[in-house]
Amino acid sequence: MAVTLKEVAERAGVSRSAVSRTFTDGASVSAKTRKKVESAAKALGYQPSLIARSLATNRTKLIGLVANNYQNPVFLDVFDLFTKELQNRGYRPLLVNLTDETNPERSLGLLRQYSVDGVIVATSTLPPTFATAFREANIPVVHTFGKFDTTEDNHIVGIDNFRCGEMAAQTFFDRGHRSAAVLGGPETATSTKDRVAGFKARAKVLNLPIDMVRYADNYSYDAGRKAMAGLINKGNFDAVFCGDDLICIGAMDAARAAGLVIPDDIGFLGFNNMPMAGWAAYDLTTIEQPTRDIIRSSVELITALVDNPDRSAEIRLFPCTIIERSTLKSLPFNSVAGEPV
Amino acid sequence: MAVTLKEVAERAGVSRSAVSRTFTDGASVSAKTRKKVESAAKALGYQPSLIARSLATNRTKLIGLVANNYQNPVFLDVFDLFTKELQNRGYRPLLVNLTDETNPERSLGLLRQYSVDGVIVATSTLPPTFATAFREANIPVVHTFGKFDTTEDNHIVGIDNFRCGEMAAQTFFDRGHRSAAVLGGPETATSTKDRVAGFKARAKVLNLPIDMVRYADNYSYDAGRKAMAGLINKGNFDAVFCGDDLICIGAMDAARAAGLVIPDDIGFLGFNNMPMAGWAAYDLTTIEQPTRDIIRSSVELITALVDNPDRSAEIRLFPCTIIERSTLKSLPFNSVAGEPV
DNA sequence: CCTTGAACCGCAACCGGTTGCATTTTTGGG
DNA sequence: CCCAAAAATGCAACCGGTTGCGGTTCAAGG
Repeated sequence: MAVTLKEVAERAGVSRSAVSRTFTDGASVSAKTRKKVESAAKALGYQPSLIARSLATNRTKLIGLVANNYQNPVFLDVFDLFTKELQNRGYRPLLVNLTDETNPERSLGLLRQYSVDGVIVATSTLPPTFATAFREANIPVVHTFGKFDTTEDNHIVGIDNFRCGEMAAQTFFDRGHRSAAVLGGPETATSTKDRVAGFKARAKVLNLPIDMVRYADNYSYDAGRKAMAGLINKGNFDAVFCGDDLICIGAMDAARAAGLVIPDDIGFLGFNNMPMAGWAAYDLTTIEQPTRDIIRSSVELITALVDNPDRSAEIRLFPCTIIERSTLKSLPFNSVAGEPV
Repeated sequence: MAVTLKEVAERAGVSRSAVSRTFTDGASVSAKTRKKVESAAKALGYQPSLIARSLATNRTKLIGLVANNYQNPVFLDVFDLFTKELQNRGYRPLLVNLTDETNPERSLGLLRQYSVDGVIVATSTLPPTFATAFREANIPVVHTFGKFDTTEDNHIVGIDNFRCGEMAAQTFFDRGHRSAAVLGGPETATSTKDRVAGFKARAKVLNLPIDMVRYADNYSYDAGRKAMAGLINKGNFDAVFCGDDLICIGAMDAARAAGLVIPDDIGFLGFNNMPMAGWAAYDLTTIEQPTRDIIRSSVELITALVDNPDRSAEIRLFPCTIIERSTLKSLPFNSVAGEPV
């Protein structure tokens, strides 16, 4: 059906090798035959088959992208950028949807069948086991949004969640909130654990009491709303640190439904700075992680690893920043951000 | 690196063909050799290479998924379901991100290189040219969310946008709104054109004046907000039909910022029924298209086409429904929905 | 014009599977 | 127990490329 090397070779009156070489750069072909081949190829509409090529070269130019959270709006950015960046570098993404799966075997199998050149595991809710499984199968892998863990030999690109938790506690304190609740994402996610740990650590230093720690079942409006409904009137706190903007927005609606005024009765701090956080009805103060930079860096790293699989495990951490909006009390004008008042 | 057929064959003491046959179903192998092969394969951790297989069978089990709107939340559902459904049927999705591209050549090239078995073009903002290009290259293709057009020979799965436009006008009328504006999605999208046309047609029948038609640049909150800001006080209308929930939510915020009360001063009707439409702060009445069914159907169709490429062009249309919330005036209790009062 | 080295080219083997065909083995009926 | 048909097996060619190697062509220098 499709035009092959052989047909082009015949039409151009050269050997198959010659055709192959004009299509692989760095190979030695004279200007004359190159021209002959190219015009023959054009005439026939020839395009080399990457499948066949990869059989010979052992390179598929395919990068596996495994994710398990297809419902979270931040993943729009993730998919958009991953595909674009890979495309720009001559790679193509092969998606694996791991929603509701817990063991690495299946995804490993799926991707090995296609001999992907590398894998990006993009999630904060999967254990390092996944990345490790790929590594042990000799497939280069980077764990994006993963827990950085100097005991595992995996490449990690993401943020310091512990640090973000600290930042949240400090921010509450600076803004004059005096007791806090945490409404984390799924309890098993490493990102949740680290943020909560960081929050607690800094809160202790600041003498900021933490009245409640709850976990939402997943990153969703409904989960946040429900969890918050269960928190109201159950404790004594004037600010909530949420695991995610969606959860936070749900929580805000629960608070409002209970007649609470934001931020005077209760403050909210989200995470991720999704577009919705900026919507007028919520105007959510939130912590932003530089998703786009993280992804660009991940793609850069995985492609580098494909060419040089033996690089030693690298951890790339990006800074998070507070996006000031209106769901926390405003800074007293004579205090300094970051310094206890 | 990876274990090959040959090694398994040697260890099992059989021919390569025997091994191949135990891994292709429907082939004739005795129970005895099958057992030998299977245990050898297990011992070595063998997995057939789909790349090599596809070279011989001319089937890659890869389906291209081309999309150009990675910023729209409905695409979370799209990606989630496409990947899952394909996975379940033994196919794998190869993504192409067409954001900012307008001609089909590049995506065709990208996917032909990998000899995908079929392609799903999932967008309402690309012309039929794309689907046609694939068809002419003899690659089975279904255009999901595409314009149904009986003059083109493409397979289409989606909705009747004209009908949806009519439904919107009828709904406005039924709810007692007496003059309307349209705030469509991108003007060039076929879906926009059809909905506007349907809306106008039905409005004419009902004698519902349409005071304004505007188009947002893209499906986003900001675009909706800006467009709406430009509409306020410029005309005389008491309800707005938006091209998308995001646009609509942006428009609502613009209206509220101008001091208008929803739905008494102005009503809003969205499109898509995204999760955010249900958020308490917006509680948006909207038209839902059965995205999940559309996608399931698309996957089913494309896989059927792979096995039988000569099926004649099929158009599969799904019904849309109004999701009642609170952004339109409520139905007078003695009138009947769908019937002019 | 001859020599020499570099650039170019084609042959043939190979990547890891599949499959038609001929051959061998098995099965079952008489 | 024999024989024919059916089932299982192996051989070898093929899918569409790449690439090491040896031979040929070419340009430059003597």
